[in-house]
Amino acid sequence: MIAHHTPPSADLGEKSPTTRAERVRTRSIARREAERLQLRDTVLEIASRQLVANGYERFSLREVAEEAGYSPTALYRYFADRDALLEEVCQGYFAQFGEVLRAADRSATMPRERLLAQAQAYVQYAIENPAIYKLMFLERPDWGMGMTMDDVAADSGFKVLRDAVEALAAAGGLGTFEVGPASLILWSGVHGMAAMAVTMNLLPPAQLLAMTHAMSEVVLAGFHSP
Amino acid sequence: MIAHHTPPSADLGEKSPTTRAERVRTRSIARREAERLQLRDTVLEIASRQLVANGYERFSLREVAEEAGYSPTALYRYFADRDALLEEVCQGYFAQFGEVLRAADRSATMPRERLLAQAQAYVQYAIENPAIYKLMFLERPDWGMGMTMDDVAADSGFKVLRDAVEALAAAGGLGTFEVGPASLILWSGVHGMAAMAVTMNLLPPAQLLAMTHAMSEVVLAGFHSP
DNA sequence: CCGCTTAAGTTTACACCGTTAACTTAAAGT
DNA sequence: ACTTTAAGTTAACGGTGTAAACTTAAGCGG
Repeated sequence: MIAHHTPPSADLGEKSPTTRAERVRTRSIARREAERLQLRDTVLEIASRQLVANGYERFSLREVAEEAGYSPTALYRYFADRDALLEEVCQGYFAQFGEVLRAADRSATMPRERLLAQAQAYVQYAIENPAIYKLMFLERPDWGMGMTMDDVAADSGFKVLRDAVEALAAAGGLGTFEVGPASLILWSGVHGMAAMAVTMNLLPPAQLLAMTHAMSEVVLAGFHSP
Repeated sequence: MIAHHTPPSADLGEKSPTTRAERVRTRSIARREAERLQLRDTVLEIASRQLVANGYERFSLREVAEEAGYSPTALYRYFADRDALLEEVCQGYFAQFGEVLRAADRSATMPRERLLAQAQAYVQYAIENPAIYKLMFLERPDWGMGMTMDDVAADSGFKVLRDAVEALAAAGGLGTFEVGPASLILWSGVHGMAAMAVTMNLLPPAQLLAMTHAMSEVVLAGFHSP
């Protein structure tokens, strides 16, 4: 579902100054490492599914272990604790979410339309992945996005948004507003809509998206005015 | 801390066609009922404090019982389960929150200023009562506010907001917008800011309130435009 | 005053949860 | 062949919410 990192498997190519036993040994540890990583990934996948199905609160390590066919404590060889496992799942989704936003951004050229597309994609992602959005932005916002810095400045999660807002500013669409505050205002509106979408079902998805569009336009319109 | 309802204690006033034994009997049941309600209220108070201190997730029925001096299961005579207890606590805070918003609304006369004051008070309440706001609007939004209806129409929680927006509309401050969508857009922005305040600490309270003000003005400004 | 009923509260028990420590088992290294 | 090390299991601890059985006390009618 999500491509969890499968990083540098030790390069097994050279052969010249080694004996056969040595080659078999290096391959052996490489194979075991691969198995280890593969198991890690299947556990992450199971955890991912159960997280989507049950949500953060009811997510159970024991249940994951059961589905994976291990005793509960076996997972502790691969993850420090329940939250470490979930955090890793979460990071995968954060990457996916970022990609969705970036794709939406690329779907338009005018700064204004880029922002509208981003807002739409943002809320749509929240609607389609409520458990994930809740976990990422409401329950454990300390994971994934570098949210601990006191300014929204060099934030990776907001970079797409900021870039588009900067483009808008360059085109004179911000009035007297700075890029930072303008970005935060936009995000606040979208986040409010997304939070509403994932925690209560006030409106059906279609209307939710329509409201998101209307809100984005209102905010953008409100930027240039004394 | 919060006035939990202490409703109709059986009226104990009439005396004429009763014997002494009967009078003592009715008073006795009244007294026991009062004791019962009083105990209920102290439990609610303890639960309220622990909720504020620990948040929804770590709120423990057993811990409440311990502080109240009862065995865990004793509370089941007064509340159906953990969530019923918390829901009642929550309702008290919902009333308080509504009163705060109403007070803010009364602090100004112009519709525009009424809305700005409400937004400010809203986010400030969230900042000052993070655990409460989280519970009411993020974790258990199904309690307290009649959020299950598909339209924001006759909603008690939003009534203050809607009234002010209607006043603004009457003063011609909404452009072509309807009252419903405009209210939801405003609330979405404020809710987004509040959610950000209670789940992550991106900005210090003062800046958070400043951003709230700026956002409210942007949205209000954005309302009248083609 | 004496049984009977009923409410309040406690004890016990069950099924979960996350996590630690001790143990087993099998494979790798030397 | 012996030793070390990794993987995994079992047992256990303290915690949670909750249901059922039991105890205790008070109210009530005779």
